[in-house]
Parts: sequence; C-alpha cells; structure tokens
Amino acid sequence: MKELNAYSKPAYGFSNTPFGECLIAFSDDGICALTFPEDRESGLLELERRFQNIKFTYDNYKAEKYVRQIFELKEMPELYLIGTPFQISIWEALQQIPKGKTSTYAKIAEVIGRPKAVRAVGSAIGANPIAFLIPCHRVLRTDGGLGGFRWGLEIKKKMLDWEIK
DNA sequence: ATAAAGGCCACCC
DNA sequence: GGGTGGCCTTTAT
Repeated sequence: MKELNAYSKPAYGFSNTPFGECLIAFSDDGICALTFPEDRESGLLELERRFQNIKFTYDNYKAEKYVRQIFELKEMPELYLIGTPFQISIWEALQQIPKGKTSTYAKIAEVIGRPKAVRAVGSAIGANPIAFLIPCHRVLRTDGGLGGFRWGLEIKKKMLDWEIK
C-alpha cells in the first residue's frame, strides 16, 4: 500500500457543499479523502484512523479552494488513491460511470472481471475514501434498491438528484 | 491462522 | 415482504 511521504505536505480542512459540510484531505499528490462526517471531531478521528502515521496539518484556505473547484467550477481535481489493488480497481471502475447514470454492485463486479465478488465489491465501495469524486453514490442494487451509503442514504439521494439537473 | 463482518444476490417461502 | 446460503475481501483476533 502506497504511503504519503513527508514531502507531500498532507493537509485537511472543512468546507460547505450542497450536501452539507465536508472534510477534505489532500497533499501535493492530490485529494486523498472527502467525507461527510457527523461532526468535525469524528471526521478527524476517522481520517487519522485511516491514514495512520500521516500527520495532516490544517489548511482551510486550500480546502475551501478545492471545494469551490469541485462543486462550483465542477472541475475534477487530481485524486490520490490509497488502498489495496482490489479496492483501487473498483474505485477506478466507479469513475467510468457517467454523471447522471447509475450502475449496480453486480455490474461493477463484472467490469473488473470478478463476477462472483459482488459482496466484496460492496465492501470495497463502502471503503471509498473520496465521496462524490469517486461516485460511489451512483451504484445501486440489482433489484433497484438504493443500497447503502457510508455517510447516510439521505446524502446518496441528494447527490443523485443533484446530478440529474 | 482463523474468525467475523460487510453498502450483495439469487432463491425460497 | 422476510429469511438463508453462498460468495469474496478486509480487518481484527
């Protein structure tokens, strides 16, 4: 698993989005996390748990700038994916789902060539560290159900609605 | 090493 | 609608 090195200047900040306040973390290598925590403290705890031994500094100026870029200018920043090969293959597959379209957990399993690994796909999608930019909200159940969403199904619905217009 | 826990699915009732 | 068994990866014992 690739690590952020000491020279990549990892930092984080909070900023408001159409879906509530987000926690965004990044380094010179790109965005490594975008989450919608219940509160700032739990968001930070989760960040530290996930990227252990990486010390993020607080840089809300850059955080705000990224968020404007993403949600107002609608530009795609560079991403920095950290995960197992299996997870990364899935996160990359998710990025192929066009905006406003949806897929299913089973189809993603098919795309990455592991048709039996549907359940593991669900787990890997649940482990997605970069909400919205890695569009895990576009993945629904085969039976049409909404499936799950790490930060609450309300946000998943909002994201889907927001993209349609 | 092994167990337990998942954002699932097909199949049954 | 609800329950079961199988599937595969990750994380925690």
